Amino acid sequence: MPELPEVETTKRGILHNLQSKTVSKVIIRQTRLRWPVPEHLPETLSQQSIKTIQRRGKYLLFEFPHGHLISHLGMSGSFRVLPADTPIKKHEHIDLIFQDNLCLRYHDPRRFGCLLWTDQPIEQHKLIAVLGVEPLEADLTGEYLYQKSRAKRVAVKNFIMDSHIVVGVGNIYANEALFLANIHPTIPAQKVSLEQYEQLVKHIKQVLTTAIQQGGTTLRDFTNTDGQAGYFQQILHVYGKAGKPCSCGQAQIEKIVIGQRASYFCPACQPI
DNA sequence: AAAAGGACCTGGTGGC
DNA sequence: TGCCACCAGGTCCTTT
Repeated sequence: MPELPEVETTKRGILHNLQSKTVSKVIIRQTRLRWPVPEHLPETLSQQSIKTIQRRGKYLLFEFPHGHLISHLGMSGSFRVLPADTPIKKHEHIDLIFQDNLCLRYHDPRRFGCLLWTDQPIEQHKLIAVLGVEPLEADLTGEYLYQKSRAKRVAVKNFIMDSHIVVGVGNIYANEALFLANIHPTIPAQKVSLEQYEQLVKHIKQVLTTAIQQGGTTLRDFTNTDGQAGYFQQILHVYGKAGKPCSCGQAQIEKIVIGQRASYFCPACQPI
């Protein structure tokens, strides 16, 4: 489920509850996530405390004194902070247990997520070093996307979802931002104009910012909800709305598949 | 070098 | 009710 807003909300929730707390114990019930969970994690993390947590794209980077715990939620991962004696439910694979009877519990039915450890500088890690710009930072501009796309024939939707170009734009928000920028999702990236990329960037930033603000409203419940973020309740214009009338009143939302992902657009608002 | 497709998993839904 | 095909918010890796 997680798109960038949920990852950001998760980061804030964990930090709020666990910053500077010391790990007393780590319990691994399932090592088979996207990559095997390192077996040395209990010894490595024990008696270390969380200095801070950064978000890079959809990765959560827990900084400890001796290195970083790298986590990605994949399609179905979530973290919750719970009392350490809370009974285990299905798919709750990992516990980091802290002082004060607090437990950071990782839940992931599909197991596409990961928990990894590195003691090298985090920006040099294989998964992190290759990432593109942050969507909410100043280095994502229309000009940047325009320059990066000049030799790219892939659909613009795939282009903006490529984490080597820009991180954190998932399927929902790619669809929504393209709609708001009036850009048809299948147009080859190299055919999109500078002006269109400027509009697109404006809407990517806007839609993610709004969603994070909404996700923030669930933050106070971080310890006792099951991680359902508020961002999904926001008003979506096209995502999941195939066959429904567009707000423009001129056409119905269409669904097509691009790069094996469901894509939604309004044929009136987003001309080829 | 770029693009396309496969791979990794489980759970929910809708059709028959 | 049961069975089955299909779909899902991600992204790395291999093949073309």
